[in-house]
Amino acid sequence: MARKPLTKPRKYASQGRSRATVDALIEATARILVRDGFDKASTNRIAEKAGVSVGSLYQYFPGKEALVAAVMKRHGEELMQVVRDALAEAAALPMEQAVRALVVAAMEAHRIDPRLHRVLAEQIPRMGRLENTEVLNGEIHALFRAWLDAHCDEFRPLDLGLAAFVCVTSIEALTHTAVVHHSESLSEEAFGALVDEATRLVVRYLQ
Amino acid sequence: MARKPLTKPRKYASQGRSRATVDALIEATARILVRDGFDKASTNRIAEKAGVSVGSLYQYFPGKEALVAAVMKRHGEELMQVVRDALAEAAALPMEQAVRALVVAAMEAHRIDPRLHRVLAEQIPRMGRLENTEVLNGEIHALFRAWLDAHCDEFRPLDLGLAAFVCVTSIEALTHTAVVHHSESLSEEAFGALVDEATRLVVRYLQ
Amino acid sequence: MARKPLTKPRKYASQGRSRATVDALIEATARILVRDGFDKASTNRIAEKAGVSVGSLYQYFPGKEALVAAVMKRHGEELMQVVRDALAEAAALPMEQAVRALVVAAMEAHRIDPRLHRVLAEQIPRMGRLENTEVLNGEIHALFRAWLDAHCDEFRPLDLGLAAFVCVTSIEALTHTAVVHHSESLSEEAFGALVDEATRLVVRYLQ
Amino acid sequence: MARKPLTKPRKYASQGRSRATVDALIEATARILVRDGFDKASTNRIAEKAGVSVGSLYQYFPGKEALVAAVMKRHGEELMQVVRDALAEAAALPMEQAVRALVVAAMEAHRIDPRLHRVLAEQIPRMGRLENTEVLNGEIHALFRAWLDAHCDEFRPLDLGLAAFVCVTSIEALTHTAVVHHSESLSEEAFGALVDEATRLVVRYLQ
DNA sequence: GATGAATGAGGGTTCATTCAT
DNA sequence: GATGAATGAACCCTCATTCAT
Repeated sequence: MARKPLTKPRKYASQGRSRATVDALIEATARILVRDGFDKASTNRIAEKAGVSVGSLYQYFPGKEALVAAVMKRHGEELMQVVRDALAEAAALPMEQAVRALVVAAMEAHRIDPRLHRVLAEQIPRMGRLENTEVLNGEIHALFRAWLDAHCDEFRPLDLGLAAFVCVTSIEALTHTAVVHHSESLSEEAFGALVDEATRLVVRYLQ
Repeated sequence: MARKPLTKPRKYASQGRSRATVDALIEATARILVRDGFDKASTNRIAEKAGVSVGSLYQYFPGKEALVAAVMKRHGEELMQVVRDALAEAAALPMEQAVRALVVAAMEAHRIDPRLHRVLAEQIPRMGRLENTEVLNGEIHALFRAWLDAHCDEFRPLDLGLAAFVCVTSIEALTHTAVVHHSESLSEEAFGALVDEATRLVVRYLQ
Repeated sequence: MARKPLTKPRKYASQGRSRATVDALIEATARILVRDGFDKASTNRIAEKAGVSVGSLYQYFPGKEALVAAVMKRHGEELMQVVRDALAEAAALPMEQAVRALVVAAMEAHRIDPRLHRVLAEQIPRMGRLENTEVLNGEIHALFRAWLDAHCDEFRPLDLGLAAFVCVTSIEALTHTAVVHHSESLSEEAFGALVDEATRLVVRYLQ
Repeated sequence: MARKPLTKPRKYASQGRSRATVDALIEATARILVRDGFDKASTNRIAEKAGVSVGSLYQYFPGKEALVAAVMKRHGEELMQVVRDALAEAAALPMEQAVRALVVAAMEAHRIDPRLHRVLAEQIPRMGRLENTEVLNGEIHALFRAWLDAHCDEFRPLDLGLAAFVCVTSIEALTHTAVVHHSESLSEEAFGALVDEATRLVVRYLQ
């Protein structure tokens, strides 16, 4: 029996007061993560910022990691919604436009909250197997792979798994790096140019 | 007045014993980082593993961060050597082979010490602007850009900076993800296939 | 003004539901005390195990100590019943058989619930003068003394108080140590032999 | 690998400064144990009373229990010295005087520091197998048994182990209860009378 | 230079108790 | 009466860093 692999909330509070407390805690965690980084996000500080006592924090979360996991989950769901929508639209578009739509979606997903995204991305590896993150990642690969499969007659012969890995990883890296590390130095046009290039990268790779 | 922007060794020890102490400390840090992760790497532990007293540690490094920075620097230099060599060779090769050589070099660079690479990669962001890392990153971009420039007549018209960003970021992401996150599940053949794909990705993008 | 000398139930609940709640709480406390020890017996845990809310717990008991005191009282009453019965019987027996009956009774009293007895015995001192315990102890001494008094013509001249102290303390210690600390390593025969020895100890002392 | 069964000092400090710190900590622990009881003896409080930082406490002891164990060890050694000396003397005395000497020794042992003895006695059971205590207890039984063995021709036929248990347990209980629980209400004469009675109890039992 | 004992702020966590609903 | 969310003082413990020797 592992001593503390707990990254799940203790209660799935759904009634008013509880729910508000939980939300305040998650929100506070996200804010502190953004403002001060993971290391400064102590349970006491989070509780204080949430306007709640430490005791309440521990009533709902078994520790700091669970809070960060909750933030990740929340953020991940927002991300996935963007990505899912984009892939749904992409189904009906001609290939190049479809790819472009995906790239744009990836960019938008990163732009939902770039600072938070960054901190979370950096902490994921340190948090001992976040199933949630892996699930999302897996879902993206699966969705993209399905899209490839549906359009495979438009491409050269592909190893779908490998191609999905190459495309998803590249798009992710390009949009992530641009948004997370160069947001301040890039103009809107530069982002536009990057979308063009990323699209070309993927399209030509698949052809 | 910044409280702790100190990430540089206190002395550029070059005489025998000092140098040995410094090396032992860096080595111990690297080993603990790999074995136990950043959080478990306390200065006392590092000093002990290095066979040195904490006091001595602080004689050569202003703090824990400086030690990690030193490890990063050392690792970064090894990385850069591989990359530099590859780019030097690439200069004389026909384009596709050149790109392949670069991809292989990136893979090799990540494989020098994947566990260490991973820990360092994860810690970089937490360590307030490591000039060193950014310099190396900058050098890679510059080198690649120079290579692009030298071969620009073989490509379509390119924005060199943007193209370098796209290529370097993609190659980095693909090799990093493969080596750091999937080393255990990928066969040699799979790595070979990935090299092929990454090469194709870049070559077709540039044409 | 003493801060927490409260070891008495808040209500002498006698109506059905209340009484059931109180009983459930005492029972839960006893069980947790036995299973997990005093330190793990938190009020929340007790309430939960009793199938009651913490709030209700505090409606009937002013605090944790009061619960333990209630358990002690309940256990003490069971003990005393055994002892009283034995002394009542002993009145009619010839001296040696009477002593033996008392020793056996002491043994049985300790065996009612040895694990609980042990935990309680260990906790008594930490609970600031439990009148109850002292009362019981006093009663035992008084009863025994009365018995001595009634049979004093069969003994050498005695300081009754002192003799009662010596006998009661010795019998208590022998049976307590045997049952509480050596139950697992002693056979039934060994217990029988111990009864013989304790009886001899007391009889010869009194003669 | 048990997580915290550590009741041993971390370092057997013997040089000046360290030794002084360790002593101060043990002394402070003993004093707090006496003044406030086990539950109030927090590591921070002990450190403070010892005029030392918590950090230092943890440099030498892995936790509160180790400190208490150290106090027990120190106290136990004092006790044993008294008991050993008495038994050594007793070897040369006629039986009744020998028993009396032992009873007196037991009394003196309890009187070394009755308040401390009491707290320790109460805490022993809660501290998960204190080898030290059991060893001492075992030594006392062994010594007494050896004495019985050496004088067995003066007694009725005995099961030596059982007889040692009966005698040691009784003497211990009588002296312990008298000293620890009734010190304030008993005069010197009363103690003298008790010694007489305890001696008689044991002597007549053995004859 | 080297040593390592000492420091103490600060982090994680629990639990007896209260009180609005 | 009953509930259980909320509280927060108090605990245990770690570790970067200093400084007398």
